[in-house]
Amino acid sequence: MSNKHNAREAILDTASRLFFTQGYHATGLNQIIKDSDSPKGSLYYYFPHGKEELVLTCINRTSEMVSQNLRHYVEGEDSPAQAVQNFILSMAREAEESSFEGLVPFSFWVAVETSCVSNELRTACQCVFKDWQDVIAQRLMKDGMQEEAAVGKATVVVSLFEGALLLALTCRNVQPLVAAAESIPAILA
Amino acid sequence: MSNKHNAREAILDTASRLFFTQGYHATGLNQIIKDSDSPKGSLYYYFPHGKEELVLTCINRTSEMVSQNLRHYVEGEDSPAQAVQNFILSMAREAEESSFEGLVPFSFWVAVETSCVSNELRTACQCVFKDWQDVIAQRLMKDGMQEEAAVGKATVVVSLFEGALLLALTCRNVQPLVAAAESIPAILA
DNA sequence: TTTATTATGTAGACCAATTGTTATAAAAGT
DNA sequence: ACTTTTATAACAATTGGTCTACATAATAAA
Repeated sequence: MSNKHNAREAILDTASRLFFTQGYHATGLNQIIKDSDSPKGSLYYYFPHGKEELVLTCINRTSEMVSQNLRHYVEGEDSPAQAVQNFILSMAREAEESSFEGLVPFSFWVAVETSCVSNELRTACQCVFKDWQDVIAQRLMKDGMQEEAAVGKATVVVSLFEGALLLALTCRNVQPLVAAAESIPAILA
Repeated sequence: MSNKHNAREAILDTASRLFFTQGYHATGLNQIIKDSDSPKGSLYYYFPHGKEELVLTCINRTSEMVSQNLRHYVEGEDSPAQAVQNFILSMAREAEESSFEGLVPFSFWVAVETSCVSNELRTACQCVFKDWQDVIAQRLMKDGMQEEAAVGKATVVVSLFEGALLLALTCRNVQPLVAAAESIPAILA
């Protein structure tokens, strides 16, 4: 699992990175196989349905990473507001360190792009957002918030986070993320 | 100006619609010229630098529309919170009426996509967000808010709005927009 | 007023390059 | 021997872009 090339994993890693930074249509299969040093034969061996199956796998794989990471913050000792703030600020830190090229896999603007490709992809992207919201909503409810309010606030948090990422990536500046983090307490109050 | 075909305007209208719903790379020039009933010769006559010049024109054109529409709401009689709420809810209404295909030109996720294409495009997209924020920040300052706070809150509002659009488009559901509107008073307080 | 001349657009065939995809055969690993 | 994986070559389709021929309209010269 270490020194062997392991084409499948290499392809998935590279494809995820490229899809989530450049976009679905902007990323060609040729670039993926070249960047991952994997042969094209392997790509269609592991993903017989081609590009769409590949991006679907990337999305699902990413979805789990996202849930896990978010849970790490939200299910800790801190208050919900503190936890979400820390999560967003850790993204801002990561963004700066990687010169706005490593926000993968949290900038999910590619969801809208792939939603136009097929219904299967749209459903998968919906689930990602849903999982994300659930983690936050569950925590809010555990703190005594009514379900309806918790779901609403969780949606707002996810929307704000995604939007702030959108602006941060476009402007190459963490300010939107910092401002978003600062406004979290007011939102969750 | 009415019965004559006016290829330039037809191309811009169609291109804007397609770029902002499908994305930059997903929209081919052939589709644009077919949907707008304009010949390819005209496209390169009016936009000699091709696709990039075309999308740049679409973005700038849209930028002005956005500023104008937002100003209409924000510079009215209502309180800032009321104004922004009305603006977002009007988007939600428009989204439902058009079955989530007419959110153009407010869903600006295409900004991240085009930002990868060239620095010129990234700068243009930055300006769009900047204008948008300025309209809100100016209004907040007129109501007595400190500049620093006003700019921060304006950024949050724009981020939240863009993120809510992202979720709404992906889930084909206005709930994120409604939830965003509801949280505006708490954010601007 | 008629005739030339020059812009202004239109129309679409055509191009090289690249897209995603398939087929087939050679290896490698067990 | 047999499955798994790799390595290419070729595929049709489409991409953004170029090119030339053509029509129309405006202006100038006769």
